[in-house]
Amino acid sequence: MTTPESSSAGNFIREIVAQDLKAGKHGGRVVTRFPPEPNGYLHIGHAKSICLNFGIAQDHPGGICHLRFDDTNPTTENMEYVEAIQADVRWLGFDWDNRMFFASDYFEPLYQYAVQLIKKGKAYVDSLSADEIREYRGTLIEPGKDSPYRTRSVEENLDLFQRMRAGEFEDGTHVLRAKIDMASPNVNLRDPVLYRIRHVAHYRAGTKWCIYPTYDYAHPLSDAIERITHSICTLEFEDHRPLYDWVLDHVDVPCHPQQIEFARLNLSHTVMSKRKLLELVEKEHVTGWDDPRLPTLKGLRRRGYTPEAIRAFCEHIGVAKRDAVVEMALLEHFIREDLNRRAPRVMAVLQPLRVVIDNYPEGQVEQLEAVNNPEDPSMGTRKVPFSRVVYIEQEDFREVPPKKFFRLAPGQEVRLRYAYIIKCVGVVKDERTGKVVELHCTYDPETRSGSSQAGRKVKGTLHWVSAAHALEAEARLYDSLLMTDAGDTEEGRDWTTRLNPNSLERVTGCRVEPSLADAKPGSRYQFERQGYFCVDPDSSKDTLVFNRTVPLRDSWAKIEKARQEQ
RNA sequence: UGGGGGAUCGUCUAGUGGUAGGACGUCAGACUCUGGAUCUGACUACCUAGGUUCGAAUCCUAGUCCCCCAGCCA
Repeated sequence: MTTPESSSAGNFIREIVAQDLKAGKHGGRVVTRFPPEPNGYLHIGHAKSICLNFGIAQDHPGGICHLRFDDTNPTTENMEYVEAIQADVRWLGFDWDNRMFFASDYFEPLYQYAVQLIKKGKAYVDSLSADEIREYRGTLIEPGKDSPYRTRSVEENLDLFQRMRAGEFEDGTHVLRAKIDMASPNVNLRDPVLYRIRHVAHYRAGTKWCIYPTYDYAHPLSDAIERITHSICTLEFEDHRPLYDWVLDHVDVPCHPQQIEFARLNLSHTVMSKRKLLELVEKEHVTGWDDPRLPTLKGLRRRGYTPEAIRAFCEHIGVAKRDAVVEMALLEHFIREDLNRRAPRVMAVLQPLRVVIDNYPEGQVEQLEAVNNPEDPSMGTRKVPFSRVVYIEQEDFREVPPKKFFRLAPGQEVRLRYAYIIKCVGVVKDERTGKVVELHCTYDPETRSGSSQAGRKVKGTLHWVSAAHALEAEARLYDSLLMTDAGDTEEGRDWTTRLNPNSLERVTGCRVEPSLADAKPGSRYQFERQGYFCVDPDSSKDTLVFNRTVPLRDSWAKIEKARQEQ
C-alpha cells in the first residue's frame, strides 16, 4: 500500500478526504484547488499548499486539482504574476491540464448570486463611509451596531446595487453587505462587505466592472461553481469559515465544499510574508524576486534547488494545525540528498593557491581519469589534465597545522584527488605581507591513482586544478538571509536589522576544471569537498558564474568551530 | 475582559485507552583517493495540577502559555 516514502504523507486532511470518500460524501469525487492571488510570486510556503492540493488529487483515481486565480482585487493584480505563477507550478512538477480558472470569470454569476441575497433580504447596500463602517463594527469585546441603511427595502437595495454596477457612484460611497449579525462575537459575521466600488480596470475583465466582490464572498462561490469538494486553506481563515458556510447556505449553489484549515509553513532564517519579501526587493536588500537568497520558487530555482527536493521536503514536513517553524537544515538535507545522487562531480578551486611540483617534468600533461559520480557508476568518467603547476584551495594549506588538520603543511603529504601523493617542501611568501603565495612540492610518481603504489595511505585528499588548463570563474556563496532564528513574526524593532550582512559572498578569480567550459545555465554540479553549485544565468563564455546551492556537510569546520568556542 | 484555534525530543511529525515511534539535528565510532556519501551506536519529549481507569499523550475538570481576528486585502 504505502511505500516508506509516502508513509509519512498521511495527515489529518488526507484522512478527512479518505473518510468522505468512503462515506460517499461528494459522490466519490475529490476536487481540490490551488487558489493564488496574482499579486506576487510564489514561495516555498505556496509549494506546501500546491503539494498538498495536487497531492490529494493524485492520491485518488479521478481526483483533480484546479489552478484558480483569485483575482478579485483589480488594484494589485496583473498578468505577469499569472504567468509567473503558472511557470512556477509547472516547474514544481504539477499539471492542472485544462483546469485553469479565474475568479474574474465568475463576476457575472457572482453578481446574480448577490441579487439573490438581496431579494432574500440577506444583503443590503450600505452608504456609510469606510471609517463609519469601522466605527459601527464595534471592537473585539464590544458588539457593533446596525447601520442606519440596514433596513432599506429590497427594492431600494436592488435599485442601488444595479446602479452601483452601472457606475453611477463614486468609489467608497456604497458597498453591498451581508445582513448577518452586528453583535456576533465573530467580527467576520458583523455584516461583512460583499462588494465594493472601484473605478479601475481589471487586468482581465477590463472596464466591464466597477464593482468587485471581496474574498469572503467570491471564494466560497468560486469553490461551489467549480464543484470543489475540499477547500484547503491556512489557519487565519478559520474564523471565516462560518461566513464561507453562510454564503453557500443562502444562495442556490450546486454543492457545498468543505473548508479545511492547516498551519502555513514557516522556515527558520528567512521570511515568507508577501510584505517582507516585497520590502527586501523594493529596498534592494536583494537583487530581485529571483535572488537566490529568497525562499521564492524563482529564487530557489536560481539557487539550484530541484523540484524533486522541494517536493520531498513538503511531503516530509507534514500538515497539521499547530504553528511551526521548520529548520532550514531540513530543506538543505533534501537538496543534498537529491543532488548527491544526481549531480556530476567536478573539481573547482575557489581561492587558489599556486603549487609548483618541482620534480614533475616541465611541459608534461597527463589526462587523468576521474569518476563523475561515485553514487552512480552509469554517469561514467571524464579526463582531467594534470601538469607541473596546479592550484589548490588556500584553506587546504596551513604553515602551522593544528591537531587533526589532515591537509597540506610543510613536510606533510597529501593526495591530489585522482592524481599523485605530493609532499610540501617549500613555502614562498609575499615579502611585505607575509602571506603564503606559492608552495613547492615533490610528487611520488609511483602513487598515481590506480597504479601499484596507489594504495599508500595519506590522511588527506585535496581537490585541485591544473593552472595551465583551468577556467576562470566567479562563485556566489550564500548564507542565511536572517541572522537569528526569531521567526517571521517578531514585532517591534525593524525586522531588517536582523538581515545577515554576509548573506552573499562573491568570490572572483576561482579556477575550475576545463570540462566546465560548456556548462549551461541551470546545470548543477558538486564541487568536490565543497558543495553543490549551479550555473547562474549571468554566466557567460568569458566568465563562468556559479551559485552555491548548499555546502557539503563539513566535519572539519565543526571541529574548528568547537575548538574556537572552547 | 469577546470569538476562533493550538500545545509530544533542540526542530518537524506519528500516535485516536495497551511498549511514546520516525525524520532532521547533535555527539561518538566505523569506513572512505570527497573530513562528502554510507554504516553503527548514543541523545533528548507527552504544558501544569487534579480526576476517571487494571492501564491516559489519548477521556474528564481546572489552570498556564502560544497563534489568529476589529481591510471596502487575500
